[in-house]
Amino acid sequence: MDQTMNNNLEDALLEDGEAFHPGFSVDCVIFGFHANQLKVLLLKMKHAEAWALPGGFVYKEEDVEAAAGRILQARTGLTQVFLRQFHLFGGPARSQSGLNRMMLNARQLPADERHWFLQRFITLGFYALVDFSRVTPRADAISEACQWVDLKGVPALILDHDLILNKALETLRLQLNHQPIGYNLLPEKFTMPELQKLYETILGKKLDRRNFQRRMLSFGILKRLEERRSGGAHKAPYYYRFDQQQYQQALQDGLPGGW
Amino acid sequence: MDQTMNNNLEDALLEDGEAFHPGFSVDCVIFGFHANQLKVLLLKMKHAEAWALPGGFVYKEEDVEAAAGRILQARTGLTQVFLRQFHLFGGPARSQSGLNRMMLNARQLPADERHWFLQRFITLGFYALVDFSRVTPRADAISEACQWVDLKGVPALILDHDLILNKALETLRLQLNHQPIGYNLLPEKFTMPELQKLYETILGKKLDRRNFQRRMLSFGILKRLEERRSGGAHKAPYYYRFDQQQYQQALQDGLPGGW
DNA sequence: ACAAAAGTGTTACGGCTACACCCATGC
DNA sequence: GCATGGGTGTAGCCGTAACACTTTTGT
Repeated sequence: MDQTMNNNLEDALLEDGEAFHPGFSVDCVIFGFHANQLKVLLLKMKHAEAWALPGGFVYKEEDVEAAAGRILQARTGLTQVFLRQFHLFGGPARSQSGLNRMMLNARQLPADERHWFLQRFITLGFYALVDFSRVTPRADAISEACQWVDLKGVPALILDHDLILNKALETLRLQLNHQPIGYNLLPEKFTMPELQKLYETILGKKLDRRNFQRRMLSFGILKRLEERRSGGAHKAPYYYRFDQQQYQQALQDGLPGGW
Repeated sequence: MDQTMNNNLEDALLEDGEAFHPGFSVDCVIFGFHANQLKVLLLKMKHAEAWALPGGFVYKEEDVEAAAGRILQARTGLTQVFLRQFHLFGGPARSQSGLNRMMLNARQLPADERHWFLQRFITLGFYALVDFSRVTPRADAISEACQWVDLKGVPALILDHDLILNKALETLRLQLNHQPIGYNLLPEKFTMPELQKLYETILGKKLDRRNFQRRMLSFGILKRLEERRSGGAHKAPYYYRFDQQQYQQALQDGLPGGW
């Protein structure tokens, strides 16, 4: 899969990008949760100091959502994850000419002004929620590294990727009010304090233990298991698991509140 | 402005569409409110029975939001209105070949399979909220009519425009919980019952008079004027006006509710 | 034993719901 | 004067916020 992408990009750079939908790309903000930190999967660009969101192009006749899924799978190895488009970034200033020209030069390809790769790109932002422990980050052809970065310490990003990232986070925070989220970011089994930490980290504020628990349970999407988690110090918290049936229902109906 | 669009489309059909960002379009769901009905502005296509959402293409170097604004202005004459992108529709099946081929044929233009106008188009959906009374619908070059249609009686639409319309409505309903809306859909001065009717129509359900009023006023974005509206039968309701200052603030902060 | 984490419960406040009553206007 | 629409007020319910106590576990 990764190879496919590599070849296609190399080929495309030469072949005038005929395989792709023109002037259009997809960028993914992939969120993970680990060690009480909300993290994003970033790529370190070759031939540049800047980092970037995982992204790619859309094949002609390929569904846009499918393209995002393909890119996500290429970077994480995961399939079937929570993935939603949230905004299209189409400012005319977001031509990638500077960076992309460098990439062409690095490959000693002709950097004709009218090369498709130097044209203005419109990009659709997706955000994904994944189980950190199941991800094996893999760099793509134009990157020298792919790794998780704590949201608190995001380095300089190319183009408007910082804007995309911020918008994704904002969208995620709003979504918390409408839809249950934790399922996608946590392992199958997790404790209530873990779930709470996740929410606190996303929202950037502390929540009351008991109120949080009561509210969460009131949604009726959690199933408590047998105690366990004996390893930790202090009292052993229960494990919970999302009730798949109820969870899907809640995703559809939304959470209570509002009209 | 309208003429510009006409000419550009005609030119573009001949000139291989070099002026536009390729494979990309914008469609606008323009909502208005009149006679207790929520309405959408639709175009009746020439050479076809189907109706369509107002849409168009994006010039190279033109901001996507600006393009939507330009299209909106061309159809309604309005500028400075509430306009938000809400979803990108990019299924591969949404090639416009059937319809667009017809349009080319009608103009006796060459319908080469690889004509840019016959390629797959990705389209970004916008929804707009406008003051019905200030709109003068104007058809574009490819339409024989442009008019308001009650949401309850929307005719058959081309392509996936019904899907776009539904998604816009769904988005609007969700937005009601986060942001004050009425400002854009009503005249400067309006009565509380009118505002309520608007909400009821959007949501599709009845609301309690007093609770609605109390809640609305609690947002602190309304200013009551002198009584008036003597014309109608029965007791004269007060006029209200949105406090521009507070309204903008509420748009930023969002409405109470949630975490 | 003690500290820290986690389970469970209780109270008070505020917003929302569901009502009732009065006033104004046109027929 | 009666029907209809519109302004204003109030009691109950429920969810949330704020807070205390007990239980477990490792040191």
